[in-house]
Amino acid sequence: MNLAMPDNNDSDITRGEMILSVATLYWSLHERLDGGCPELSKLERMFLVKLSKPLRIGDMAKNLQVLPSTLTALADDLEKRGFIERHRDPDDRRAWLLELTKLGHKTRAELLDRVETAVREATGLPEEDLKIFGELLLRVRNHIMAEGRPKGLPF
Amino acid sequence: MNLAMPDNNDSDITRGEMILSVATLYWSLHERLDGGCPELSKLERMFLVKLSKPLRIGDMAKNLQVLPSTLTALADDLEKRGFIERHRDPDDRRAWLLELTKLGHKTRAELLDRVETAVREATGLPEEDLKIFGELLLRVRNHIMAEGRPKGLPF
DNA sequence: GTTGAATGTTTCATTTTATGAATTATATAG
DNA sequence: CTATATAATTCATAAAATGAAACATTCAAC
Repeated sequence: MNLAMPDNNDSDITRGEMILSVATLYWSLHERLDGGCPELSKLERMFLVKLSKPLRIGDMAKNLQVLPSTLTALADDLEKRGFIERHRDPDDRRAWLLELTKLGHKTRAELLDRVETAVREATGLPEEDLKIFGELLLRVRNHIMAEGRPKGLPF
Repeated sequence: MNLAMPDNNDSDITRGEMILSVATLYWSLHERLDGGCPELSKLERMFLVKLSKPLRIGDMAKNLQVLPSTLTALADDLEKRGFIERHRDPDDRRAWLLELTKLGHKTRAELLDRVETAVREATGLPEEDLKIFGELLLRVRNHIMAEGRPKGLPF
């Protein structure tokens, strides 16, 4: 990958290329998932993927980088449709634990199947490169979550 | 990276990890950019990053994976604020070429500075890994754009 | 034990963002 | 020349998120 380009315009492209690629992949993945489970919104998909074990609304909000109030509405919807249940957190009566129902487990499993396929198809990377890519992404995400929020957000 | 995990729950996490990481990075980048140029929406940022040279609305829509009508409103806004101009494409009088104004060039340059910083800070990857990551992302994006839309979209 | 501050979630008004059908003008194919 | 396709726009509508205020619970300090 040769970055020593004489044309200023091209170096501009290079500089913006990564964020464009991240965005493109993000959109593309969701677009593919839209075809398989259109009844779930983007955030609902991320929610279900993340909910591998019971989680508080506040913690889920941190992971999905939205306000808790956003998740209140989302959880209401998923609860109404039978995918999740709310239980009071025994450690703190202010908090709720969101847990998958049996139907939620089933739906999540199907979603993960679709996610895996979408990732393979969207990236088009062979196994070895996909593995490296996945490792880098995981490091990135751990870095982001460990670092916390960069700016004045309410949590 | 050992994928041979005995616990089904852990393998589920691994399966969803990549899309979660992509989403987290996507959100995180925009959150950082929100701090630096709050007057630009997510899509407007991507628009400006992509507009390294004059581009048709339809082509831009393909790149940003939105409908042309979405970009009509966005271009109206940016034009009104003096960042871009519309010129009829000499090769096809149905089409418009969106071009940066002088102010637009300046704003884009500043944005690219912020983008580069955001990428470095959000990923936390050292230069060498960042380079590999960038290469992989570029391959992914080329694959996505070359493949076209996976499903029945209007273009 | 008490008080004040902090925290977790919800409510609901408001804002933001994108979709999508219909339309008009232009281009293309036969 | 005619029929079909295409590029962009309009505007009503839908979807999605924010954010301030409120309430209950928890925590910290005295």
